[in-house]
Amino acid sequence: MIQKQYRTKWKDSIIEYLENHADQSFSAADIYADLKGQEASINLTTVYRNLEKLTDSGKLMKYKAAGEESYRYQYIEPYGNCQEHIHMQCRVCGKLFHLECGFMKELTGHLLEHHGFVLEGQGSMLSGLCERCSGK
Amino acid sequence: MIQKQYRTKWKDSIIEYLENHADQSFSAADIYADLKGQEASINLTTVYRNLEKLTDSGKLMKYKAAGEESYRYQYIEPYGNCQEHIHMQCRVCGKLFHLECGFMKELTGHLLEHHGFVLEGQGSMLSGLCERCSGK
DNA sequence: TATAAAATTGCAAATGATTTGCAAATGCAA
DNA sequence: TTGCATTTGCAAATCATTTGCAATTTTATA
Repeated sequence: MIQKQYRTKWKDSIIEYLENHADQSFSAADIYADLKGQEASINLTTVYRNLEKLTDSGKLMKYKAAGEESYRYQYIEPYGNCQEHIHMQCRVCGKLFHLECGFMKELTGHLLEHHGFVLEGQGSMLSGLCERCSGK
Repeated sequence: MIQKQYRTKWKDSIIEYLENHADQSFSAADIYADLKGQEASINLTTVYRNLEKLTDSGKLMKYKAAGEESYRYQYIEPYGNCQEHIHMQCRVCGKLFHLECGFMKELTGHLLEHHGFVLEGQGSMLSGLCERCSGK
């Protein structure tokens, strides 16, 4: 069942962080590092618990990048349903991209017809270099 | 530097396991469970250390599946360079498939031209249902 | 405004997979 | 057979994440 939400100082801080990093990906440790500087310091457990709720409510995408041992999160406000497209992640900057274009149909079609594979957006992640990072 | 390799009982057992499961994926715990039944029982640490060496030597692919917290391994003997193609993994049985076909070129081409994204095989993993598991 | 129920927090301890240190055992070339 | 390098076993360490529980805070409502 969906739980009532109380508004708290830390929840506000975290949401503010998300909005300021809407186009980046981050880990629980990143948020913690950013928010613990404040007078009263945030607790890592609190960060995890809030990220979990935000993920459950669909505001965040939580994923594990290739080769990393900790989870990364990214704000998905502008995107509809992350189950219906796959994602690409930059190996260098960690940024997440949503493959929301007509090519998705070609991709799912090819995989199904030639490989009998039913592609699912959830958990599908391509790795590589984004335009910015490959340009350097 | 490359290290000399000594042949041992457990190394042989593990390689035998790989060959008997060449078309499946498995975790360190799977191997451990299978081999600890023997008279003298294998040690989990030994499993990990051998899998690491096999991965380094290119005989195994090591990857973390979407939503799982432990690594999976799969024998890659029959395939050339796993850096040059992406992989698909069945969410149900964990089996790994190599997307080694002409479509790879279309995929990399599309991502580069329309998204400025340089796809890398290493770390790219699509998730979904394989023919066998979706058929059921 | 006071109150009680429900949600949130902090802290320490638990998890679980994987890794590491170190001494003992084993493999192998000479 | 000897000596040295590699492997192994075991216990302890890691590391990110989760959990238990008591204390604190929020919010609806009396």
